Amino acid sequence: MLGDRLFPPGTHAAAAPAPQPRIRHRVAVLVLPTVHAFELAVAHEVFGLARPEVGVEWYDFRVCATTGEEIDVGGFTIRARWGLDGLRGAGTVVVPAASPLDEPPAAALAALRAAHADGARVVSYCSGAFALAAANLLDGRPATTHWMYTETLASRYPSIDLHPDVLYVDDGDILTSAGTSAAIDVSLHLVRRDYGSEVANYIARRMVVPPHRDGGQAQYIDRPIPAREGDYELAGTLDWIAAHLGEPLTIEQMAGHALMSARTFLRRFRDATGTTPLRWLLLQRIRRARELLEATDVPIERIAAECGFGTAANLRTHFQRVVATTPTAYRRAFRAQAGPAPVG
DNA sequence: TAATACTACCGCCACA
DNA sequence: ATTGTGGCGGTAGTAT
Repeated sequence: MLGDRLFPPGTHAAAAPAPQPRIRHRVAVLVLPTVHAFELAVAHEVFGLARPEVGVEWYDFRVCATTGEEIDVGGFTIRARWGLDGLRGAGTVVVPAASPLDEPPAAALAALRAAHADGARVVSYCSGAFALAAANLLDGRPATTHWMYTETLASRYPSIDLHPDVLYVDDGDILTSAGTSAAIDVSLHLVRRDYGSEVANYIARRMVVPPHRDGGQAQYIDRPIPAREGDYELAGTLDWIAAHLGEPLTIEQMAGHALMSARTFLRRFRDATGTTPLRWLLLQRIRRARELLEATDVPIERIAAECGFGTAANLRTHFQRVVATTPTAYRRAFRAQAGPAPVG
């Protein structure tokens, strides 16, 4: 079931330090005839570029199409090096956006189903969700897509549990994402699942993507920072909060820093981030805890204190709820997968 | 595990 | 008239 995944799906992260075959994790992109160039490029940027400086064995990246012919993407053409057989052995199959009007070729849908049955996790960007739905991979599953397409997708495939308001949905072996930038977010989310926060943050920095954008919840990631004006007003305060995670923070203090009343701060915070201060703060603290668990041998007790949880019991409660495992199991599973932490 | 005390959140509304 | 603010109080959530 795990195939050659380097890291098991989110909710099962605690289980299965199963013996891993030493195959490079293969990411195959399924290029449909009406593929959108940008999303295809996102997959290439995150998974396809050589990253020797990261110091881990990077992905084996393949671009696979139903045809060996040139595909016109508007002003220029692409030709995939692989056919559908390139999906074989993939740990991850990415389906970038394509026109939702065209039914994908039957062969492509069959290849998608086969890959999934073979244990690959399947990821869609934007309208790529239509291909997953057409392959019956989304039946009864939580999923999302670009907001322009949610109604169409819902009416065409009523059994999908659609979540229009999230950046992306991680349902373990099926991941779907919303608009263009969410494709980047879900991709970095996968990198973190595979290689840990440090590597994912590094890639994000290289791509100059804001670091706030991955939430870190096991199942649903609400939009942490949408691109809306007004972001900048709170940005300074968000940074300040992130820099003081270890201290107990109240709404009054945060509002004070933002020079607002608590009531207004609450409202503005929700407008800007789509969530509440405490929830956001909690996710930042969990994120910091994960980094420390992955990269250091600092005892749980001290991680709890440094991340603002106070006691280890408190950290465990929240960690369990958000990451769906215990801190110790997380550290153990991560070390088993990733080997000793890099120095620095 | 239960009880307690505290805080966050948000609808409502008066007011700028 | 429209829009944003912030105090109040009930409920839900969190900490010990």
